[in-house]
Amino acid sequence: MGWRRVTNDGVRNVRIPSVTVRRLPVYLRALSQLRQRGVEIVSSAELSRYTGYSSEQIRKDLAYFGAFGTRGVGYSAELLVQRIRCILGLDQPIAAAIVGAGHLGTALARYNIARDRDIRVTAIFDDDPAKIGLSIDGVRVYSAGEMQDVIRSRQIKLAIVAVPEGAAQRVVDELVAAGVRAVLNFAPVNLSVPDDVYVQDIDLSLELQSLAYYVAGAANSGRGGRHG
Amino acid sequence: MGWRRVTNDGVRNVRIPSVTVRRLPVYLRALSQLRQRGVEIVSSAELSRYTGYSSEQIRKDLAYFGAFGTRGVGYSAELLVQRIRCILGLDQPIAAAIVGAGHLGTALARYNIARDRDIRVTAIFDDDPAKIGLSIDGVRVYSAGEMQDVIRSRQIKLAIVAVPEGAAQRVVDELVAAGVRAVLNFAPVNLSVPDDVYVQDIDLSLELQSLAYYVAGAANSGRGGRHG
DNA sequence: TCTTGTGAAATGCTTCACAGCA
DNA sequence: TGCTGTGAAGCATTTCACAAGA
Repeated sequence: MGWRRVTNDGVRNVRIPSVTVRRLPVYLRALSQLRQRGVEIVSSAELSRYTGYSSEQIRKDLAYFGAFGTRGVGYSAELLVQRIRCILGLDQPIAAAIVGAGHLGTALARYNIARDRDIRVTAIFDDDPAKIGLSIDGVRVYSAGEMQDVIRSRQIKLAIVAVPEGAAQRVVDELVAAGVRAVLNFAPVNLSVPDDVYVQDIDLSLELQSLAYYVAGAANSGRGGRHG
Repeated sequence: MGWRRVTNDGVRNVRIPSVTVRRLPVYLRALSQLRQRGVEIVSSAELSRYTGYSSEQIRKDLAYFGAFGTRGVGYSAELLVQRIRCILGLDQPIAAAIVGAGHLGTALARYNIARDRDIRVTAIFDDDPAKIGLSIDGVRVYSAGEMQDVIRSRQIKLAIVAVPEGAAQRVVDELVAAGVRAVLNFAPVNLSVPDDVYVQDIDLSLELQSLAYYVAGAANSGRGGRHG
């Protein structure tokens, strides 16, 4: 499925499976926990325990970007964090926008702002006049009409779409026109975007419905539940 | 990765890829849209247009459960909806619980209740005394102490975990002890559960961080953004 | 001796290509 | 003729097994 050439950090020139990219933040979190406990050198076996991924897989994922471990010893936790943050582009702050200040959009704003230091939500957009001008945890809600200007002037490249399904495609078209490159989409629709824009869908209804399958088939040989 | 034997609806006795299970709700949604437009017979090509999946893939997914199309014609939309709903266990109502009545839990409660007829949230749990006894869109918030009793007595098998990371493992242990079989987990931790319990993680920080990769690598040959 | 890094094998999933049937 | 259903082929990803090296 998804691939991407590594040119970013110049280590190699191979294509990276998208599944690997999706695991990198998991490693980052495990490393941060380990470092808080004073760990400085970490093995792939230790990371495996923290993440649930196999040690071989972890080594293979990391090796895509170069050899930054020491044989017989392990990885420097600090170096590894630096490298992964660099690979993901988290070494410089990223501005994001949320479109839709309903229940979900508001919850996401508060949630994100509390958690993420690297990715900051700096603007929220909504078309409800009653909400425009409000501040959600210090971030201002702008009108839909201001969206393109604000996105462009702040060079926001990452957007979270939490609008009703009927509005989503129009919103995404505007976002893309204003320069957004990656979208986290909560609207239950199949958005169409240019090839060079990346959309990650999170569809809560679909997730719940597929879980129903596993509820019903209780007697079966299902996999234990890690990282579905 | 994940497999599951079909015994549910008795059509066959093959193992179903978990990716197929995750696509079934997408087909359901497309079918519902098509039926609203008066479509009664639908081809895999038409479903492909609505879902973004290839027609071969759709045919293969459906064929896992038996042959319910007609060669040269297509699938009966009504029959297909019935069959998929049955396969997923959505032919009878499913009671779900939300644990955690913070911003996210509350947003999920309102979101779910608005959207999903088959899967109904019938209880919310929280340990904040100020919230206990409240009603969120008509669903009562119970204390953490009542959780196991309520889950057991209502035979709730599906739970949504939206508690802080420090509480998540304890909550899940309790849920599993009370009979929950499938969990949608929003807490940023690697939960451990018995093999016969299914956990689907949705981790907003991780999603955002992996999106950062695609924002940075803007000049590259990324895949177009469907169904990442 | 220990753990990384990595070809090779195995597995899982998708796409191809076409037989089968209305 | 047209569209489903399905083996076979082709990819993508994971796991195995072990050489390399501190």
